[in-house]
Amino acid sequence: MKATIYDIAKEAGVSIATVSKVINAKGKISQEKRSEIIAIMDRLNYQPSVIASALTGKHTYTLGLLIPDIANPFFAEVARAVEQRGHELGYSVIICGTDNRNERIEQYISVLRQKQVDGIIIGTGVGDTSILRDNAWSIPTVMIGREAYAGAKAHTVVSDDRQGGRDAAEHLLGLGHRRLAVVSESLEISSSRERLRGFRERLDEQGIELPLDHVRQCKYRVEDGRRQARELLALPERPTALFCCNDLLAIGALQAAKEADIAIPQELSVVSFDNTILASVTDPPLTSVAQPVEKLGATAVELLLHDFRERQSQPRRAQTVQWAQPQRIALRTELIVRASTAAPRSRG
Amino acid sequence: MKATIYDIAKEAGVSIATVSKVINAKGKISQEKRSEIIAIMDRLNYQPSVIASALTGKHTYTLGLLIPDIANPFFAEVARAVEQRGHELGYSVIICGTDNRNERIEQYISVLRQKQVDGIIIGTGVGDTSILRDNAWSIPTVMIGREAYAGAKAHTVVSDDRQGGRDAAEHLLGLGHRRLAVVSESLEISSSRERLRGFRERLDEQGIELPLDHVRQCKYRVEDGRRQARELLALPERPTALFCCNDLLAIGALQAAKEADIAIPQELSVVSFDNTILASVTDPPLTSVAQPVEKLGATAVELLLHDFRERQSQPRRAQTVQWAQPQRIALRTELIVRASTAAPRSRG
DNA sequence: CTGAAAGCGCTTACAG
DNA sequence: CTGAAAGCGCTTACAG
Repeated sequence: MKATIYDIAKEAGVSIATVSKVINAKGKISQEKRSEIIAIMDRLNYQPSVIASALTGKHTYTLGLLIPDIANPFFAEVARAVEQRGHELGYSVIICGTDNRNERIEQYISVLRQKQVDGIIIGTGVGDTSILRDNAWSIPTVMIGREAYAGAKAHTVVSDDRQGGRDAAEHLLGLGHRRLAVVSESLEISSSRERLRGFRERLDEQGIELPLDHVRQCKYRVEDGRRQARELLALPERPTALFCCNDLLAIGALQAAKEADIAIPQELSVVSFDNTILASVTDPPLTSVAQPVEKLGATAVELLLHDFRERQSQPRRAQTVQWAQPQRIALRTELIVRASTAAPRSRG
Repeated sequence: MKATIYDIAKEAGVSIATVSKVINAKGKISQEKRSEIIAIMDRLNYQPSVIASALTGKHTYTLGLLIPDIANPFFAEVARAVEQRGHELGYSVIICGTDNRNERIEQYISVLRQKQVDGIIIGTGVGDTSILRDNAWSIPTVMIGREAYAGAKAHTVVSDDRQGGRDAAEHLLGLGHRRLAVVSESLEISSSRERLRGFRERLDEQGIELPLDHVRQCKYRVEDGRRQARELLALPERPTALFCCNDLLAIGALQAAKEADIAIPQELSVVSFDNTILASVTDPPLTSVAQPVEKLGATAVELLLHDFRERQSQPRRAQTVQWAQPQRIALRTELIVRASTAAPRSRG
């Protein structure tokens, strides 16, 4: 059987309290005893049970990560970043693929509660905000890539989507484009809204119009992007540039252009968002607004840890849990220019 | 404070044993009491603590998944499949990105042990097999996409890589190719070895030669594939078809061909392996041998669960844990034909 | 059908 | 510097 703290204590001729203290580097233990106990733990290949220690009210050293789809390259990268930083800081992460379905989100949050995770990172859309609002569970939470809902006691880490949208517009305007269109994921998602807002804002400043029917909303898949782009490219006054709110949609646009025999970037420029591995792999490779995924994930984890510390310093059985002031952090994006954008071909 | 089993018991005027029984649907409880207790649990929003119940020797309902890189599309898909099937069956999964580094693998396995996961799924290369061999931890384990090491008490679920290799060869031969080359990940990885073996086997049967210098080994990244392909394409008797052992390498090959101004598929055919989202997104889209990822993941989870059951039926404190007979399951691959392959252009 | 009691492997005041 | 004891929230024989 696996060695327990009792085995170690007996072997060392001390109490389990003493062993516990050396495990946690707490209290004062004579150097002599300490090293002896450590030697014994090594010899017996002792690993303290996280389960037992969690039951005593300590941490589980486990985080929950809710994302719509792990196989979506963007979220896969987010997951990697979170997992990596978590591991560095001693935390494991449980992944939860929600498919953006409310019932799944509820299930997962309930499971995470039962498993007493120390914190939750939410990168998924939450339609019914009440799930989060009545945060009766009081598990530290941070939203990643999405805005927290009004009243939610959660931190937020996002990319500066608005600035990203502005940069995309700036790039296209700089190349000389004037007839622009947008393919976006649902505008109910805060990040999409912000990207569009920034984009439009910059156009406005230049007095360039973005007609309503030049802004298309759809789901996030390649197929959706293709369909919308196809329609946009069939417009009488065909746009010379497309801003797609994520790489998947941009790929759809590339495909639609190919079908219609429209050369990229000569006849159509495409700017994308996210800069996942996909952007570098298409032909031509996509100019894309890069999100600082690495930093996004790391920051989310760090905000959570910060919360834990705040709480630890509070009386154990406090009636009301004091929350750290919810923070909101927006990280700079970066425009990566590749071959899908160029000056518009002068007509005539 | 969160409700505990004591709160429920008190409220219902019964013992905690009774409550425990209704939670676990064990023993006989009068219908009346049962519904009353359930009502109270609902009202108090009671969620049993997985931690506490795990400490009593039950399951943690958590699985560990070791993969080299979550952001690699293939492994992202594996992770999704595992997570999905796990969730259906009531298990959460902790992801561990090992980067194929032995020290990380050891760390992770140690953490998973401390957290008492019910099972481990290993999709990562394990250089030093001793980590697995002295499976002192005796956690049910299944290898996914990799062969178990001799003596390891682990199940195995793989794609039928050899047949996949054969199919790739068959396709190319059928199109009329005779000068073939291979870009593969390290042949120390069992799956790469098998793919190559199947490929070569089929060529042999047709009396077609595959010269040694036409088989290149490298890492798994796009950049690596590009470099190897570049060399192959510079060979005096340039091959008319390339078999790349994964999508990333194939993308590298596409890029190398483009650089060298070699048209695909007219002047060079490329067959890939894995059929991740990447294969459908390149230009031209890649003909690729699809692994049944969904099934792969689901099967891995199911093998694990099967193990749990076997064990449960054993006396609690048995000195030696009886293992279920290690199983090995190979799943059929499927060749997906896209636009990167065609008959070789007749020369002259 | 129901409950009292021991035990899972730890941590944490509290005494000494 | 060290230890006895209570407690974390459950489950499981065992008795009734």
